[in-house]
Amino acid sequence: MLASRQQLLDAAARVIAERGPDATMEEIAAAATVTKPILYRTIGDRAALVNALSESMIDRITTAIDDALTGHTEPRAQFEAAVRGYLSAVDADRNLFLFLFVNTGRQDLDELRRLVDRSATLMINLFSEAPGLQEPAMARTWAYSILGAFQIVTVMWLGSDYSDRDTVAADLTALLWPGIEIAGRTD
Amino acid sequence: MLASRQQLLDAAARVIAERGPDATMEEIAAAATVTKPILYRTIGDRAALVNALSESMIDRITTAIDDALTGHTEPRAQFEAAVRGYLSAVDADRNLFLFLFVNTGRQDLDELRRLVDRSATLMINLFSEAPGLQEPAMARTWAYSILGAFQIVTVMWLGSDYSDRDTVAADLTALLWPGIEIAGRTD
DNA sequence: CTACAAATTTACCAGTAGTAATATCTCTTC
DNA sequence: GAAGAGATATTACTACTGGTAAATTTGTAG
Repeated sequence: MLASRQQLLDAAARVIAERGPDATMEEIAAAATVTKPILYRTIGDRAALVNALSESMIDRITTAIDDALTGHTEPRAQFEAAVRGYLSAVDADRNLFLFLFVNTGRQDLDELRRLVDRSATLMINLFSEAPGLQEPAMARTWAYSILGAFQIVTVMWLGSDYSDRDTVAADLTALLWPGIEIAGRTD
Repeated sequence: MLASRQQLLDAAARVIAERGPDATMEEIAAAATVTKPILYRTIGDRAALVNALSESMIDRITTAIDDALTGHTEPRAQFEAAVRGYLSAVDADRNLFLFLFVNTGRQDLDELRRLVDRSATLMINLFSEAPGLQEPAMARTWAYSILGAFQIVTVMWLGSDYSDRDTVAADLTALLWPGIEIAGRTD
């Protein structure tokens, strides 16, 4: 088979979307009509697969957030729209999100920390304008916090839909925005 | 061997503390000088072990938070002290915390959600006095957020000690407290 | 002492990540 | 067109772990 890297990743995303977040490497290879050693040679091990799929998920989330930001001017509305954008992006690929969640937890902790740090760096860039966030350590803690909050809320929300998406976004904003807003003041 | 339930749990905690968060069921059984079937008969499967160990960890954290709360009167200082208490409790059992973190991620999602909901319920009770939190859905989202934030921050902090404990507590408070404080206003 | 019941250990199964060894195909060279 | 070298794919395997069935020991009653 052809088996370009991108085709394998597409097949992986497809089988995860269809069969759920418990897909095995064998199933993913089969979905691409390819055998396991080819998958391993082309993509790498499971951690590498998770990394690659995370990348595309992060891209989609980033795009969704950017779109949300451009639609509003008032900062708090921007933030809330960004949260909605995040939830929409995740909602569009529920199983992929859950696959990444489950599997980052499965691999060893250092790999997980690298992944978190990659996302955290993106977020730190996002709010690098806030004067109160010039302490790098504080920016890190805030980025980790927001990532963790989003992650767990999303997992629980996907599990039971206990609240509609806009409400979840509003509630997250109500918790997080005041702290961020204070840090952004120029005084 | 004697193999009371509590002895098995103690042995598990011991071997996890010593050997790290990657302990297998076999190792845990061996540490209690017991064979696997006995471990399974007495404790249950891995999920049950995680539940049991979580319970004791949650107890210790709750105690640490309560202690912290009684030492302060001003609400924000209470909150920050509670965060410090949480971090202290986790820090005292780093490997156990990481074991629980890794293994809740490993088991199936519904089990994880039950565990999160147990902790969330505790937290919802904690801030049930806030007038702005009478919306149950909002309280849930906030509890999930705070749990997620604490969890990821702690994992990252244990990994690299990028900031000292009091600073992490202060930074978490700076992010989360303003939102909570606003919800607590009686107006 | 014998037969039976309860508890324990050994030995095993199932599933999955990852890889070594084997087979196949293709392309070059005579 | 045939033969062989090198690349490429497939099969078959190992290692490890969670979990359990079957075998074995130990204790107890008649």
